[in-house]
Amino acid sequence: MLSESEYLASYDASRYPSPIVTVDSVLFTLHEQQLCVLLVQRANHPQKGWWGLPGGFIDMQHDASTRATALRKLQEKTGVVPPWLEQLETFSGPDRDPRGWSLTTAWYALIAQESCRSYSGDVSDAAWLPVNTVMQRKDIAFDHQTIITSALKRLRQKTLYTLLPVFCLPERFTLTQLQEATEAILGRPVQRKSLIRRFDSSEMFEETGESVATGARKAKLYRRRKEADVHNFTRNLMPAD
Amino acid sequence: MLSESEYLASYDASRYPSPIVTVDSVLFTLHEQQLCVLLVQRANHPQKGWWGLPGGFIDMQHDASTRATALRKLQEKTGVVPPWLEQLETFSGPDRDPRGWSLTTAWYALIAQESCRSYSGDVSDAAWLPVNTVMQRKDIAFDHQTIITSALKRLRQKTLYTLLPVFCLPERFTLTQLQEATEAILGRPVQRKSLIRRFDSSEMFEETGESVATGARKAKLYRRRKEADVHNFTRNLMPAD
DNA sequence: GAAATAGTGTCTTTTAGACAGTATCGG
DNA sequence: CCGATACTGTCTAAAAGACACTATTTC
Repeated sequence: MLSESEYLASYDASRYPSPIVTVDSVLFTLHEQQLCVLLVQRANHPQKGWWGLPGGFIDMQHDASTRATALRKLQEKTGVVPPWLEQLETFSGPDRDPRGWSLTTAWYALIAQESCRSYSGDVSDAAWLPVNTVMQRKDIAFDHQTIITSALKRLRQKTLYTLLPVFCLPERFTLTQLQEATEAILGRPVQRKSLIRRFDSSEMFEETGESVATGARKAKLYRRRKEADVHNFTRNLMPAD
Repeated sequence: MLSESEYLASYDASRYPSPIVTVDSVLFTLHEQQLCVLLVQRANHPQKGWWGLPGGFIDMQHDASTRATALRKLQEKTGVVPPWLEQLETFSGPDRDPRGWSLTTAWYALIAQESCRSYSGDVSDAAWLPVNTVMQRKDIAFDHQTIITSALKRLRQKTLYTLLPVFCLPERFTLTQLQEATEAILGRPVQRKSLIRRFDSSEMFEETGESVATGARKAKLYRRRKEADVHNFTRNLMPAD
């Protein structure tokens, strides 16, 4: 009869067959009112040359969790850490990767286009593709189209009861920018008044004191309060579709 | 330069180190108005003798996904498939399992106590423990307490905008049973009227035509309509806490 | 002052909360 | 008919939708 410590001393994980484990992220941003996703042209087999989500294998020496893996991979591609990163879902099965039974823990993230513009320029293998064009393409690796669809669905759902779109905006932003981000994500107009009511009651933001001119009356600039958590509203915007 | 097929022919997943991958499920049921979780006394190392969630390794020969693994393991313990099973979250890290860097895709499920009573009796290593007592215990394996807490949070949140508690009820049930299930999950009373309004508007249910006496006026029995999807309401029950 | 964008006021609509009232059953 | 449980009616409250209105800016 082995003791726990004897058992652990003799345990060798590599003796057991294991699925191929990866971590992938769907990083969203806004590019001229268009919701875009970061995709990377695959440098290696399998599906070399096709577009895939930024991600890869867990570095068990350095990653404290799959969140760390996701952040590391995103930082490699964009140079910065996104202000919002949330676990999406784990996709698995024998056929989603030609190498065999595989499993990927997918995350989704939001970032301001400005935060990573400089960096993403010099990595020629990465590109921001508009979400709606991604769905038509035939050169998306593995089941990444499914993952993107799932991420978009989650982002849209969550946009109905949070102010998540702010994470697509620069540090200082106007209400109009928030409205535009929300509309780009949902794909339909929202009532500005409703947005403002939520904005005020969320207590997530503060005025910077500055304002910017965008052609006519100046708009106030706001920023996220550092301590503030994301507020969950108890009803959805626009229940009817 | 390898072609894709040459690459795949020479690829051997077992050469690469991989985390320990498991699938675990939090199966909820109601036992005399109490929300309970199925736990299994661990027969093997590590943490032999401690209580853990029903789960285990993926059988890559037979499981088409981690959902299949979860269902297989639940069926082993209860003899039936739960009417609700949804992916919760994937937990990972170097320290959650003493054998090394590990990852578990956690699911949560709901079932009627009646559906598995006969079976769970003969497996002496499995037990239904009331959720609130589980939190106090010191003999819960790995991070399973964290997983249960997360599942409970999700179940409660979802109970605010769906009628998920019906999946804890037998095939035919009364509105009072639904109310009691909802209250057991949320841990506070709900307005029966609000529940009935949602029940009717969800179009998820149909009358069986029967009714049962529980001491006074007979209550109508309902059942889930087979085709009906779970309805998502656009506002939460009881926003204030 | 006209045009344009920013922001407010306020009425309507929807749906939950509260709770009184009615219905149906066993005794 | 009494008590108990099941169910309904209906008023109130909270927050979103709609949209007219005012404010500020540039020209």
